[in-house]
Amino acid sequence: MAGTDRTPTWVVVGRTADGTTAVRLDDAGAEIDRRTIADLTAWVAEVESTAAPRWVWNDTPTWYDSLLVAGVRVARCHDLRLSHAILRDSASVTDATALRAAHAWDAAASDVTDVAPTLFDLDKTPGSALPDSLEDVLAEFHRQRTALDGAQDRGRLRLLIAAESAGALVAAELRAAGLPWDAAAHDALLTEMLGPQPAPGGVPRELERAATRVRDALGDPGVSLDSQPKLLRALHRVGVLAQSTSKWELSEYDHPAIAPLLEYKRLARLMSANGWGWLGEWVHDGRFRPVYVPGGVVTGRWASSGGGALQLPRQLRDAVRADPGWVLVVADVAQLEPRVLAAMAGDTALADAARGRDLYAGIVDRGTLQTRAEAKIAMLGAMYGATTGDSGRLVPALRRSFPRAMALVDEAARIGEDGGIVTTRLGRTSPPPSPQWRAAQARAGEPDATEADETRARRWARDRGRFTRNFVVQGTAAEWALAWLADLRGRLAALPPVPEADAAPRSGPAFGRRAHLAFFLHDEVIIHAPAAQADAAARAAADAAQTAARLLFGAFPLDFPLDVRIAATAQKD
DNA sequence: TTCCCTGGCGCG
DNA sequence: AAAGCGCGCCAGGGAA
Repeated sequence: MAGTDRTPTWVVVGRTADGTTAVRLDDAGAEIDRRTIADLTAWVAEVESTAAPRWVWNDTPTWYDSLLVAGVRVARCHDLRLSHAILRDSASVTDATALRAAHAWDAAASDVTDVAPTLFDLDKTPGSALPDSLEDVLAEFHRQRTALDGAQDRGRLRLLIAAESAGALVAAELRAAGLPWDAAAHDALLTEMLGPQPAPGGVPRELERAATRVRDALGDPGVSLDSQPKLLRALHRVGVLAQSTSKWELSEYDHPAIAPLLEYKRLARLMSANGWGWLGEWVHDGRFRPVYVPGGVVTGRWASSGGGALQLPRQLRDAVRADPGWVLVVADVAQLEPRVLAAMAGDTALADAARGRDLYAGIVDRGTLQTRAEAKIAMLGAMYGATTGDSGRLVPALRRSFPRAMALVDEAARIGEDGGIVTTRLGRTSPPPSPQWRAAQARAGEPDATEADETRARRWARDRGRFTRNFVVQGTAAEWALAWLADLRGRLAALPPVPEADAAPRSGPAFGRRAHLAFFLHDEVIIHAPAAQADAAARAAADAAQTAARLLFGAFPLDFPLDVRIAATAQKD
C-alpha cells in the first residue's frame, strides 16, 4: 500500500452505486485511494482530526448540515457550486470554455428550507439539481483546478475560492447555531408598541388607534390605509398633493393626517414584517435560524432567503439575548467600503485620513469638506455615482483631495458605460451587459436613431456605469468581509472549551462550551460566547480584521478598526 | 385561484 | 419623490 500513507490534501465526496464514496487526492491532484463510506459522519470526524484535508463537495449545505447536526465540524472545504460561478465568469481565468460548457453546475443554491415537495412543486419544478455523482464531481473539480492553474493572479483567485468556500461553512454553521432570541422580550416589545397580541386576523389596538386618527383627519371613516391608490386619493381630497405615499415625501407636508399616518405605517410595517407571525414562524427554542445565501448577490455579498435575516430592524435587537452565563460580542467595521477603496486604489492620502477611528472626521481634518455629515454623503455619492443634489455637489471636493481613489471608481464607471466588465481585488467579475442593453446601444448608433433611442441608450449606459462603479467597491468589501469571517471562524474554533460554561445545547452539539459566530451582516458579526471567553472572542475579531487586510492588500498602510461591544443583548444603546 | 408586478420599507 | 449602489419581504391589485 505504497500510496496510502501520503497525507491527502483533498478529499472529494460523491455518490456511487455503492453509496457515498470518498476519493483522497494528493497536492498534485493525483488519486491516493478511494473507499465507500458507510458512516460518513464518523469517517469525516476521524479524517478531519488526523489529516484536516480540504473537503471537496458539490454543495456545502447538502453535506455539511447533517454533519453539524451530528456535532462534526470541518476546517476547510471547496464548494464546487460557488467556485464554479466565480471561475466561469472571472476575467482572471484565461480559458473558461470547459467551465462554461458545464451547465449543470450553474444551478442556484439548494433550498435548505425545503420540506417534502408537494405534488404541485414536483409538477412545475424540474430540478436544477446539482450533479452529485462522484464521476461528475471529480470532473468538475479537475476542470476548476485546470482553470485556476492557468489563471492570472492565481494567488488572489485561490484566496477568493477559499474564502467563498469558508463562507459557505460559516453560513451553514450560523444557521445550525442560530441567533439567541428571547421570544418573551420580542413579545414585550410588540406589546409595548402595538398593544396586546390580537386574535388571528385581528388588528392590534395601537394600530387601530393610529388608523382612526388618520381617518378622522382625512374625514373619511372607511378609507383603506393599506392600499396605496386609495390612500393617495384620500390625501389628494384633503389637499395633500403628494406623488406617492412614501414616508419621506409625506413628511414634507403639513397636515393633521400626516403624523398619525406615519405612525400607522411604522406600526403596520412592524406588525407585518416582524410581528407575532414572524416570531412564531422563525424563532424556535430560543434561536432565530435564518437561511443565508452565500454569494447570493451579484457583487459577492451574501443574500438571505426566508426570515429576512439581513433586514432585521435595529429596534428589535433588544430581543437578541445571550444565554445565561453567556454574552454577545458585537463587532462591526467602521467605514468598510471607503477603506477598501483607499487600499484598492493605493490612495495614501485617503488612507492617511482613515487612520485612527473615523474616516469621515479625517476628511474634515484635512480641510476637504466642512462637516462629518458632508464627508459621509460625499463619499457615498462617489461610490454610488451621485451626480445631483447635495451628494453630487460635494463629490468634486473629494476628487481634488483623493484623485487616486476617485480615479479608480470613475474608471470602473467608464468601463461599465462602454459595455465592459470590471473585477474586484480578488477576481470576482461583473456580469456582462444584457443583450437588450447591447441592442439599445447599437440602436442609438444607427443613422436613423430617434431622440428617444439616444436618450434611452444614454440612461442605460449611465445606469450600468453606476453599477460597475459600485461593483468594484462593494465586491471587494465583500471579499474583505469573507476573509475576516473565515479567519475569525478559525480563531474561535481554536479557543479552548470553557469547562464551567453551560453546554448551550440550544446551539447544537457542534458549538457547546465555546464561543461561536451567531450572526453576520455585511460588515458586522455577532459572536455568542461564554462570559469567560468574551474578551478572547473580541480580540479574535480584531485580529482577524488585520489578517483580512493583509491578505487582500498586503502591506498597504491602512487599518480596519472595529467597534466592539460586549453585552447580554445586541442592542446598541 | 394563481402569478407577477409595483410601491413601500427594512438592512448594509 | 429621490438624488445614488446592492438586496428580501409584504400587501395590494390587475392579469391570466
